[in-house]
Amino acid sequence: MSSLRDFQARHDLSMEALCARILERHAATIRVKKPAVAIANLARIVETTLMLANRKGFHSTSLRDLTEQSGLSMGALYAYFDSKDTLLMMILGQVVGVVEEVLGHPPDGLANDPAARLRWLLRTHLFLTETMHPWFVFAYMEAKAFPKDGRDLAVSSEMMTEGMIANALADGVARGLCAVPDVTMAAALIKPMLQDWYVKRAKHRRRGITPDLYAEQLIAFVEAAVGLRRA
Amino acid sequence: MSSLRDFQARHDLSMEALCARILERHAATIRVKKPAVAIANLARIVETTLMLANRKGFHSTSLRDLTEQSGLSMGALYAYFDSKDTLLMMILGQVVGVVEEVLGHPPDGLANDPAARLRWLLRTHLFLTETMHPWFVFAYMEAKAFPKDGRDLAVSSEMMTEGMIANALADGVARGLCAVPDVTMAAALIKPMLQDWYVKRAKHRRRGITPDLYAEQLIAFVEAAVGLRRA
DNA sequence: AGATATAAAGCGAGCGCTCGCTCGATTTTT
DNA sequence: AAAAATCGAGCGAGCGCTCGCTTTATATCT
Repeated sequence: MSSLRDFQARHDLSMEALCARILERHAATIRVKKPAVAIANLARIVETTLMLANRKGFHSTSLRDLTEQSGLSMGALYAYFDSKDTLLMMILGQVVGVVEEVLGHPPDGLANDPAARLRWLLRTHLFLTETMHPWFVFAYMEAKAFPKDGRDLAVSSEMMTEGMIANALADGVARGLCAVPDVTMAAALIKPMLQDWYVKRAKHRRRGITPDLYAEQLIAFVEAAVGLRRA
Repeated sequence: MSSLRDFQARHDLSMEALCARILERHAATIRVKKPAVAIANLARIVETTLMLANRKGFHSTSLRDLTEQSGLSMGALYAYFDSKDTLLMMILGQVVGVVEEVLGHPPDGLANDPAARLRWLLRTHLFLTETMHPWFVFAYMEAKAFPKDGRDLAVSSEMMTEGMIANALADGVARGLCAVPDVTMAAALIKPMLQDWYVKRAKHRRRGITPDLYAEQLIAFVEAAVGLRRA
């Protein structure tokens, strides 16, 4: 069974790789021409933003805090975004994009094995949020407070992953592998347990729970709940 | 089995009753002498604060917004709290207090019936958060961003309810009613499903899920997960 | 019962300050 | 020397909060 290390070896989710994607997406806004410079500074900006916002909230983080901690000046920051909200949307958009990319393409072998697909979904979601922890905490905590676009994006992303879980369950029911009275409801109950890993990670860490351990226990819990035999 | 209506008949959680308790707790700070006046205005202040803060965040809600929507002047507001943070702590403290009061005293008959006690805990938690929905959303969304006291209070309150769930599970295991590999972990998985009811209530409502329905489905899900036979 | 005195409650302009953001000057790279 | 990138003082708006003043409610005295 795949571990966190395997997952991280398969996907390049380094700050540089993620910021290269942000640069592509927002080329129209970013005024800096040389990609190498732009990516390096975006990395500094995003890293600092995530750190400060996760400590005291994005709204409470001022651009002066950001200049001090990142080492860039006010004017330099505004060569990368045209408003504070745009900075938020850059990060949020990247999170949503990665979720779609990583969770949207399960391995081919799982198409006819809903139980394995469910396990893969849960495990991959946990490993992804573990690897990009500050990004997901940011998206979860800030998405609601900001522009309508952002909220809609976050909601539709959540509905997508929830839908994939519901599909795996429905597939399992259709094949007689498990009995779930309402797959939509079951998926809606499973989602917050996935989110709890990154929202309350400090608590789980304090108890000595690693990502692999959490994955194993969550999968066992869910399989028992939906009446799937253990694999 | 007890319904939401039964729950609301047993506990007076009206805005007036809750604000009377806030007045008691903060008598030292509140400069208004006549309880009737103080309670009525506190109710206006708290109601408005919850509405605005849940719409756009507490930090983004200015005291000018609050004066406009509540009909009270700047000076009048400051007769009820001495800083914006104190206003936050008033609401947060009341939420924590009610949780302790309502969940901390299960009916006597349940002491020797862990399965029934677990059901009672889940159901009561859902009904409580349903009845005081804006209060709980506020506490959940804002607690992290504000003074250390507030965060500690919220964390310890969460640990308390989680502990009560874990106790019921441990009791069930000891009596051979169910098999749970790690009761702390199981309780940690159950808690976010409880919270999801109020954090994502709009989504559940859109799907036609009532509090009673959610309670029933959640209880079934949890009982299957921990291997408890249905009652 | 009406007039007066005192206390309680409410008012809102204005204070000092920080915010997001701009832009002409300056430095660095090509 | 031209182009690209960075700098940071300064702008107006909006923030939490104060305080001298007015209005309303209650107690006291003819």
